[in-house]
Amino acid sequence: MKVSKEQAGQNRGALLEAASRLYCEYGLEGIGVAQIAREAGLTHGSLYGHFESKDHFAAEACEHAFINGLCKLENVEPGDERAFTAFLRQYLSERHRDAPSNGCPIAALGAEAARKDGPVAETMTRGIETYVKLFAERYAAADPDAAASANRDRAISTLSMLVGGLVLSRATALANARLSKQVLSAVLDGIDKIDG
Amino acid sequence: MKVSKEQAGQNRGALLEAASRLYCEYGLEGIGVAQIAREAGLTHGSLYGHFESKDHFAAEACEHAFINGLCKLENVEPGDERAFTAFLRQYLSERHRDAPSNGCPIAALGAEAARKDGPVAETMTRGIETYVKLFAERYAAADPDAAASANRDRAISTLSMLVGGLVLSRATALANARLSKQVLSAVLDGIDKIDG
DNA sequence: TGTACATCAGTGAACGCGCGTTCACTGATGTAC
DNA sequence: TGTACATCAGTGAACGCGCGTTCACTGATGTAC
Repeated sequence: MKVSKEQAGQNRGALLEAASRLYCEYGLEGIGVAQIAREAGLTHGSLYGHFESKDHFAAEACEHAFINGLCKLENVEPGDERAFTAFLRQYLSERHRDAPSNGCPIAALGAEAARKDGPVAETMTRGIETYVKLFAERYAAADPDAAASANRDRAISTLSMLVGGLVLSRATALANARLSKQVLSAVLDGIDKIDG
Repeated sequence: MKVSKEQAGQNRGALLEAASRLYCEYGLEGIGVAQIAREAGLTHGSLYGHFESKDHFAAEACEHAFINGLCKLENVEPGDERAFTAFLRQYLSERHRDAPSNGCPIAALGAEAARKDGPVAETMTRGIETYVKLFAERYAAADPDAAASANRDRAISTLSMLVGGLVLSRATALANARLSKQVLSAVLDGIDKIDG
């Protein structure tokens, strides 16, 4: 049955919300549209009224995950060392490692997105660009004399360590808990060293 | 029909060979056992004579991918700076980025393996441990006075940057070729900075 | 404000398809005599 | 060395299942009068 425009908008949002969580937790190929719709309190048929295809839906869900993840970071004023450090600690925490559903979509879905060539890959690329830019701005504010390209390179190195570290920590969490924790702390120290 | 024991062994090897390539290229959930068996010149039924289940098969395929990938690295004598640098350059090359099927299984499958809890996760963990140890040994040989824990931490940081950098570079390759290349060079520079 | 009705968001059965896995069968291998 | 036959690696049809997608239908919304 038809629902109000407001309700329809909320339903659309609920679909994206559920999808961004479930995709980050189970992977783009690890969960189906029917289960996502059920989680959002709808049936799978309704999904195709809001989105063109699973791929377009997944791309928007991915964007949703980026926006959620960046909420934490966007509040970080460029040059606010304390808040930036807090973000790094949060990123490399056991909490983030154990809750991919609310976490960074690059670490959760980056490798899978790299195998796609549609809207998901584009959204992932834009998300990565955003992170790099935010990091570089922060470096620029901390050291106004540094070259822009050097800041960008540092931003890329830092983001690579964060993403790689989280992937390694998650991959080893079950079979070698000690190594998994060590990855988190070693990478945090490693970034401190680059960032001075 | 029955085949000779030697032929059966070769068939088993061909299955693992095909699987390690196809899994790294398409992901653990992106390719089916039937296609893998076909690529190896067999039918899917024969697979269950050699392996207990898809998960056990995937784990052995993953191990195969590690062994292949490590061939390049194991020849690196601890302390041989030139060979180690060559390995880093190879890891962060466009060639490696564009050919995941013959490449590092951590970058290709790490995030997916982190969602599993069976033999695949265990094999991935052991592979990561091996990389960390090899890197740490190399640091120990280069600077005999350095503390073992510091070497291990550096090894973890370096591996995180490699894996994260490759994931970022692959994820951005299609939609932003310039950024994708920049990731490779920035991470290579970043590692040079840590490694002094 | 009240009524009649067109609109359209959501439903759920149905589609073809590929998945992992099983198993009766085939026929070459390799052993026993 | 030659023959008879048990073994067993590989085959391919069949299984139930979940996937993404479609579409005739439902019935509340919201508009026109």
